[in-house]
Amino acid sequence: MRLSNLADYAVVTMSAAARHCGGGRTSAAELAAETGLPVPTVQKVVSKLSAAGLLRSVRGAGGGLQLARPAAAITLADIVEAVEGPIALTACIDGDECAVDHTCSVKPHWPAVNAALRGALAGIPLTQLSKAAPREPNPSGISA
Amino acid sequence: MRLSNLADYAVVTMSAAARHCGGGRTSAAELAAETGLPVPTVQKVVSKLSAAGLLRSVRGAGGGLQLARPAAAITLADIVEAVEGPIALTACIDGDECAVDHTCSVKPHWPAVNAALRGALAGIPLTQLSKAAPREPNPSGISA
DNA sequence: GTTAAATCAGACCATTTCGTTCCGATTTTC
DNA sequence: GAAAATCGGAACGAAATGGTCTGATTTAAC
Repeated sequence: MRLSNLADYAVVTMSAAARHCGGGRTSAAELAAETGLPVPTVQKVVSKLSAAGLLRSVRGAGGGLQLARPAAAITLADIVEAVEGPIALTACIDGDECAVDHTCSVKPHWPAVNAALRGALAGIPLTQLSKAAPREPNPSGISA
Repeated sequence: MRLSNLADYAVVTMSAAARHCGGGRTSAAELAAETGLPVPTVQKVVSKLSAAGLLRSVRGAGGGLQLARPAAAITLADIVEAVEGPIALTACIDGDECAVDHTCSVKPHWPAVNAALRGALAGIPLTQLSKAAPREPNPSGISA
């Protein structure tokens, strides 16, 4: 129920990269300096993000990386899926069967839950995360 | 982004226990036989569910356990919270600070995401999971 | 009152996954 | 042509989880 640290770091890294979108290329070392994360960790995150197509990497000296898509077109769901794989609470949905072949009555209900969860994450674009102050003027419905 | 196996087993166990609600007491061994899970695993799950107040255990010979609340009043969120702890995607919300003291711009946005996730799980009561056939007449929007 | 059985509860150990780190391949600039 | 800087992948170590076992407690029966 808690996403991995890598996914968290990926969100932070993408948020930092979004600010450099206008400036052009950025390096992993620079992102590490801005976010305060270890450089190797940022490299690993960048690798996954690049493989997923969210980040475009340019090799060579003076190279760097930049967002492959506009910040508004990248959501939390995209970042999480890039690092964590498909958004599924259980492994039985992801093609892998349960260890026991019991007639799992709850198995058919997971897709709906997964879809609801993914929808919640897909509703937060990257542009929203770049803002310093969040937009939660109506916290009444939020009990967090 | 994927809940632990214990939480999955807890959901299955609670679903099985819900069917025995009318029959009165049930034992962990019986639930294990019905679900196909190992007996010790069910015992561990039952322990956590009892500690959370979702399941009432009766010690001694002829004892057993039964739902502490009506099945309709128990949701997926309750079961997940009983096993996994508070529903929070990041540890920074749960009182623990991030490893780095960077000005995390995404931190203020997690509560809204957590609330949305919890709401999705709270909308699935235990009675719904007991049904053999799920209610997913419109799988078009689900890409799982 | 005593014995016996059945239950849950907690603690221990092995396994897997995740996180971190390091080294190599590739590419551009001077 | 050489050098420098970058990303990409692989290996190691650590932490958390999953599974298992043994023990304490309680009830029922004799």
